[in-house]
Amino acid sequence: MIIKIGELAKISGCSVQSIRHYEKEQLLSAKIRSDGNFRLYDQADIERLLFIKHCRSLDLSLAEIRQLLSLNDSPMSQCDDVNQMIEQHIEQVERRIADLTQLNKQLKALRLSCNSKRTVEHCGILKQLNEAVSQTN
Amino acid sequence: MIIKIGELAKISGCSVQSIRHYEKEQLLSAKIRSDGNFRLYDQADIERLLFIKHCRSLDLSLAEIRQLLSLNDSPMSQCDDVNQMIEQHIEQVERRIADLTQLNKQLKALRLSCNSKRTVEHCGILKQLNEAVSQTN
DNA sequence: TTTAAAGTCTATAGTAACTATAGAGTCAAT
DNA sequence: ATTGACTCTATAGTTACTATAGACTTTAAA
Repeated sequence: MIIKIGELAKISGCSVQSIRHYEKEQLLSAKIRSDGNFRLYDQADIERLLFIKHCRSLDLSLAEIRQLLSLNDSPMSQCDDVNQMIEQHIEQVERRIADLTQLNKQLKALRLSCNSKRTVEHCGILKQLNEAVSQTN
Repeated sequence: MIIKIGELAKISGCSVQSIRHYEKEQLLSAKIRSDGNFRLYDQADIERLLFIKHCRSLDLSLAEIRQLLSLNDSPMSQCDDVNQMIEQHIEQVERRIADLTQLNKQLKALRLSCNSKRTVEHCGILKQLNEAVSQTN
């Protein structure tokens, strides 16, 4: 079964442009073109794209995915590299969660400081933001 | 006290380039320039920049900060707008936290699927990623 | 068979919030 | 007068796309 880019987009749930983008980033290439220069894809391409999509849903960067794909393509390499990448990625995600949790606390405290019906002149939120400034200064 | 951009950068902890960037984005402007066209800042500018920095540390976008600054500059406006923005921002942050938490779970499950000393051929991580693909397909 | 619509092509610009660089000018001290 | 540190503007790069323009191809209907 050979399909064009629009069909691949439908099957995979990726946009046409992002498929082209992945090609530019060397993650996926249409090995053949039609007479009119249209990209043509086969089953293996579909699977490769779905792999990419799955990795993206895990927030792996295109660079990381490129690395995984190339490891995947050379079965004799050690998988320590894969492990390490995933480890690092987990750490990164956990750091981000911690940051955002902290942030969330601050935002909620801030929200409590203003009850809506005032003019900005007396807005607790802006007051707090300004006071934090004076402190820092 | 009148200072140049390098001094402002030091005081505020922002980089020189990002101060210029904030100017381009209309958050902060040097109202006067030296004879040689150097930006000159005063105390009010320092405070405004610290306000910006504090908002950035809460992950508010430059557009949001611009809005806050303009509200701050017109004290008679209602502060409902401020409240709403903060509310929305909180929701956004919480959504992001939920997403990342979910993601973290998946990554950890993935990590468990490979114990290091194999070749990629048998790497559980890659296997899982590939299987997920076949399922989706 | 012509034609119109839908799909595809490449190349380029825009998104967010900066960072980094180049090349030129300014300032302060020696 | 000159050196070094600082500043200026303008531009490109970062990430993973999205959106657009202008041209070409394919498919289906008239």
